[in-house]
Amino acid sequence: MSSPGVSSLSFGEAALRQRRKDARPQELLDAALELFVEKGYAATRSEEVAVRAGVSKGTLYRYYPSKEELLKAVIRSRLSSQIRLGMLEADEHAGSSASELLRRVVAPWWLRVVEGPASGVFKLVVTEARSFPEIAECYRLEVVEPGRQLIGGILRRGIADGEFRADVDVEAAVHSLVLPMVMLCVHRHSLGACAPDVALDARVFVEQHVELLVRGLRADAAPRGARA
Amino acid sequence: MSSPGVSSLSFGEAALRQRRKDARPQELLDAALELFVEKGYAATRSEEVAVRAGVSKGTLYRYYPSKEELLKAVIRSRLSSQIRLGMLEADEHAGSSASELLRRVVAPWWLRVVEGPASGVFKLVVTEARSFPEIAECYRLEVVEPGRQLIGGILRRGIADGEFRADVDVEAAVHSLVLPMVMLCVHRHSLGACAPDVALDARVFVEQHVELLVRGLRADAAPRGARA
Amino acid sequence: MSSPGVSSLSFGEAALRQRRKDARPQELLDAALELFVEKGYAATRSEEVAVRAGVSKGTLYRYYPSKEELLKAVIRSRLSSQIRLGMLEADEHAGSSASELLRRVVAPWWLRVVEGPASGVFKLVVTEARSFPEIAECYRLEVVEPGRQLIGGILRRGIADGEFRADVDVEAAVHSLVLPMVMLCVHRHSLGACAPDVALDARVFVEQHVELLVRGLRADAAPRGARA
Amino acid sequence: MSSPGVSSLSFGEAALRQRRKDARPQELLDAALELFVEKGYAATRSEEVAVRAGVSKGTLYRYYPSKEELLKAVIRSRLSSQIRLGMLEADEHAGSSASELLRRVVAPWWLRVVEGPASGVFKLVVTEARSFPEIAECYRLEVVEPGRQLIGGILRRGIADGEFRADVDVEAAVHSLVLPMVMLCVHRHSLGACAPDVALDARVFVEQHVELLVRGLRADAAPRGARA
DNA sequence: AATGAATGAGCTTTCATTCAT
DNA sequence: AATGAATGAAAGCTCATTCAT
Repeated sequence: MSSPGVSSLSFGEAALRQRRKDARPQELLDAALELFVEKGYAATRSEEVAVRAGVSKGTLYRYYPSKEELLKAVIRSRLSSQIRLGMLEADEHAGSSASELLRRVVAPWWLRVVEGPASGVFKLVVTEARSFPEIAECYRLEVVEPGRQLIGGILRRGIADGEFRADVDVEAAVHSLVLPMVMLCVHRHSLGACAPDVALDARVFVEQHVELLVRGLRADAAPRGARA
Repeated sequence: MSSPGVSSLSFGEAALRQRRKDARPQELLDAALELFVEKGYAATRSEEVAVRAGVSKGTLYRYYPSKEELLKAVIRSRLSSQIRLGMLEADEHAGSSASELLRRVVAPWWLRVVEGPASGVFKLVVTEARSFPEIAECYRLEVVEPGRQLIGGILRRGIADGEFRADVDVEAAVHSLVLPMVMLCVHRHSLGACAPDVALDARVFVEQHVELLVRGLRADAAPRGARA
Repeated sequence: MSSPGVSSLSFGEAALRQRRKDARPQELLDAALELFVEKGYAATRSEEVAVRAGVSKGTLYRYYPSKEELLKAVIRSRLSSQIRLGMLEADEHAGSSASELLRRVVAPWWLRVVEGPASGVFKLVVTEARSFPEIAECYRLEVVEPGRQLIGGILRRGIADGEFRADVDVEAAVHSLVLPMVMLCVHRHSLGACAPDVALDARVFVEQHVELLVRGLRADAAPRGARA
Repeated sequence: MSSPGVSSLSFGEAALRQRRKDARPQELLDAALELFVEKGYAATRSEEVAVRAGVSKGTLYRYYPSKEELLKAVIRSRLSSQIRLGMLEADEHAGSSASELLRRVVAPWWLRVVEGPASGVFKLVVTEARSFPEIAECYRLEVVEPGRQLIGGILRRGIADGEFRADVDVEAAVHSLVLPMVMLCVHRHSLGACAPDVALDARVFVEQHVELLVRGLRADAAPRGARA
């Protein structure tokens, strides 16, 4: 079988095996993300991850030295990519008004995140950050800060342009925009997964939420307390 | 010590002991809530809960028959109370306009929840609901549905009164209001607990968020897309 | 209630209480015997014993210093009495032939034991002797040896009188008589308690068994191997 | 060690390991039988079983999912085999007289059982049947019923042939034959194991017991009560 | 004297990790 | 490189025993 000089696999099979082998780390990460999000990190057995990725327990340990390292790898691998994409898109629309940026760029980006596989990462970060400070730090660096910069920048430009009211607390407004989206991601993988939420359509919500905030921020809105 | 007619404990000591015994269940629930929120249910050892409540492992099991039942008791005991309070307050202000109700009742109620001990329950529900369907069901019944009714009712009245725009999707708007508050609760006990968020003041956020939404919902706001 | 000089109990109540108190040790032993026989010593919780005896856990320990001592007391208290009774009865029929003694004294005595509460002790001894050498020793001294003496003596007298064959191994014959009776006791509290044995009537069995043995032992029986 | 072409284990070592792995389940059953018989099921720690089988605690659970399943497996694995063997032997001597069958087949079979490792199973069944109804049922099906059929059949044929008295209660006579043998098995692992019974030789007992019963059953024996 | 809350040693079982094959 | 048997630390839970009331 392993006698020298004789390959037991045809060229095609060897290539396939090679391809599979190259894909292993990502397959393991995908399996781990699914399971960690579904059941929580502590309640997921490493063998389950291996089985879902189609390999054996031992093989998992060839790629990741421990369950904890696997978790960190899962988080890291998903965080960076998505964000940078959002930044690029925003740059492309640099000429638009702040309102338009929020409606045309930020809202669609969030909709894609909420409905895509990355949403699980938010739940995972929320549930495990406190036990693994490295995760919190990574998330802060890769997601929170860039996100603040981006959205905060848009809002500040809107204020500077006279489009938005000047008395707005920018930091708080950023959270008004972002927190519900994050919560939507988290929700999709906790309560939303138990009793599939009949009503809420993510597209409708995301669009209306941005719209409501834009209106609320607009300088031409009725002044605070008027007529109420 | 055991001479006839002489109690071996002063009256005060006996009373203290009795008080402590009566308080046990609640002390255990408090300790459990703290730890489950901090470290997650699966990663918390039952002995830790006992120790934090100042008793031994065995005593915990005198009051709750298993770790899982303890978890459910933690959730149940905290959910009902807070919500009913909110409903009552809303009833008291039944004559106010929708905007005023949101600003004067809903916002302060959420602020109290976010800054109080109940906020941990939201994180706990989010993290464990998927593994314990009973928790999800309980939360749905005790929190989600009443909340929807309450806030949804306020919004619908605002629309009926001509105070809010008629083209608003009420369900989505309820989420616009509620999700960030819930996320704030969750956040406080995940990332917020790791790196104490320098900037965000909960009071400022809650008040401004409600204000932005009220403005966005107002019928006298600039029409969608205007001037943008 | 406990004010000096005033008894809180009428004379009758005090007497009742006294009677109950005196009966406690026996009630505890009875409860323990039942439960140890039913579930085994190791699988019986001491609280179960207390509850079945109508007292609390703490009270049990006032009468017996440990579960093990309770077990030993259970065994000891039941062993001595029954045996001595058998010896006495045998003495009363000292004039009878060996066959008659076996039929008129030994068989009825065993029948009473098998059908009475003492049968449980045999199961208990069998199941626990190996873990508690003191029990084995006690049983040996109080039951095995006296029994051997008694039955062995009867058989030897039968042989000496020419009533029984001379080539009988007396020790083995004693066991032929006794072992099935003991097994009957044991059986009653193990398999017999699970699926109530439809068929076997203890009276019929005991009488026929003794009869078969007596016939087999008789000197006038056909010689070994004859005609077979 | 891992240089190409060099196995880190000699062929013999690999084979040994394989053999050991295949033998594990049986080794565990053997260890469990010994210990459960010695100390009782409840008083035996699963780790003890593992250690006696030469493996670790965890390994035991790879082969049997719980202590209770281990117990059932112990019982099941030992019961079936022995019985069927006896049936076969009996069939081979189908032409012999009932007396001869009892002397030549039944007695030797029991002697082998009493002196062999199967005897422990009887004690185990007796001690644990009541707590584990499945064991009782299994024993009934695999041992009691076939045994009754076999011995009962022999006795009935003896009666039909005029070899045995017609007024015998067959069911009771079966028990006269079988119960002492079972009790011998039980005894060997309870009292017999504490104080090695000086006197009783199993061979002598089994042979004489069958002989006494055969004589007692014989139609040519002195009639009941004669001369006594 | 009787109670039952409290304790903690000890048991069953699980699972991350290792390592011989 | 891949496997999965083996390990043993650790966790949930029980229960004999103690002791304040």
